Amino acid sequence: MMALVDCNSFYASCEQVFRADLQGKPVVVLSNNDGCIIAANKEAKQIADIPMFQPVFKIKDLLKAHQVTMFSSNYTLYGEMSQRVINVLRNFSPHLEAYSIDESFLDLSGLSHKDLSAYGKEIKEKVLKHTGLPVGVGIASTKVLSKVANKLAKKIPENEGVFVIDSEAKRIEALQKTLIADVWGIGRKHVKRLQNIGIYTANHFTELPLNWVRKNMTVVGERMWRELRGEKMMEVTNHSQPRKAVATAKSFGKKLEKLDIIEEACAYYISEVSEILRKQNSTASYLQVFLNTNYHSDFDKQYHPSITVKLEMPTNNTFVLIKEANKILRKIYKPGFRYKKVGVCLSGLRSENYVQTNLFCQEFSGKQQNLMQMMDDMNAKYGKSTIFSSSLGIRKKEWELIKEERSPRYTTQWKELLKVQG
DNA sequence: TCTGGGGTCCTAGGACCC
DNA sequence: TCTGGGGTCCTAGGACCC
Repeated sequence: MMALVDCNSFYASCEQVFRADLQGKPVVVLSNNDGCIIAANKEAKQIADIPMFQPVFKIKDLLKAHQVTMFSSNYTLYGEMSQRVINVLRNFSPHLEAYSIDESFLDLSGLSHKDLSAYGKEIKEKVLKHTGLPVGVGIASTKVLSKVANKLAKKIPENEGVFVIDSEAKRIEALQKTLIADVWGIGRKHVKRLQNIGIYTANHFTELPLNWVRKNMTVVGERMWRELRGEKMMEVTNHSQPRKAVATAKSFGKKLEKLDIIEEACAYYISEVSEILRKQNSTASYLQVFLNTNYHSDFDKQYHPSITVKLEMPTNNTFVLIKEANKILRKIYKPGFRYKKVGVCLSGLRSENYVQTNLFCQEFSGKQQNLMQMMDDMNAKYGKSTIFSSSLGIRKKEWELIKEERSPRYTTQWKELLKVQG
């Protein structure tokens, strides 16, 4: 058996932990640039018409009328709270897979003598006590079934946040209560295809012939199908694998037309992603740079160019990558458009230790390596962007994100600690 | 005026190799 | 009338996830 532990409206809950005054009140968290809603707590969801990804400007009046508290996203805080949850969960199973920022799978094999429902409750209570965050616990024999159990744990109030699928009868009953759209791994397109042939619940889906599933939904669909029927296809994996690609692409705080400002944003993103690469001791073989105008605008001319290049030598050197990115940018940039976003993506990642260099290669000379190391050390010690490439520029960052309602970074900055009045 | 960001896996088809 | 067989690697696009 395994458990899926999932934090309830994670980002919104994180904000509430530090704001006792917001208990029981509606809270939402906004995306970058305060563009749309990406998390809403229970109270906010109860207010009609607050679907996720709704642009905030369209429902500003509604939010105001219901006195919904809005927060810009504060990923530093959420990342650290996530670690705290994981630390608590490790006490319940040594074999844990941190699946996402707010979800973990726990391998419970070897605990068959335990009352798993009681164990689930214990997990829930410990996490709440130690972090202040509410979670739901789903327990079953496969990953997909524990996802189903987790949904039911939260959806049906009598379950009080914990649900166990431990018999064939319970499995069938759970699947009958689960809409096909709510099954993990079955997205919008497949839901439509399935509804077209009269399949509406997870249970219906498991009754389809395997060859239909295989043909229309590839092996991915087949895995879901088998897992829903109780056949284990996916293991709980302990070790976190290194990433295969690192990308960043954020919308500018305002539309930009000039190349030099876009170049500075691009150089900034490159320094971010190459630092991530160095942290996991990887180098990139490919670099992609793309530009976007505003997709949503009927008024603006649209242009979404992109170029991917294979680098002469796999590298994680910020300066080399900025130079290459600028070359691409100058190729794809055309004046006369109002650009909304520049993005970079490093892929073809491989370990630093296996890079095949050539005679003319400078980047892996000790000098360059030491320079990168020094930069990373200083920025870690004295704060982000203490030293940086001059390509980033030193003027005001016109492209910077808008974050008007960001909460303090309570847990990672001395200056922003929670104040308690006695 | 204002609409997010960062990933994974799978498949088909083309290029290329012997 | 007749034109091989068996591979690998790469890329773009689709589908999905949080």
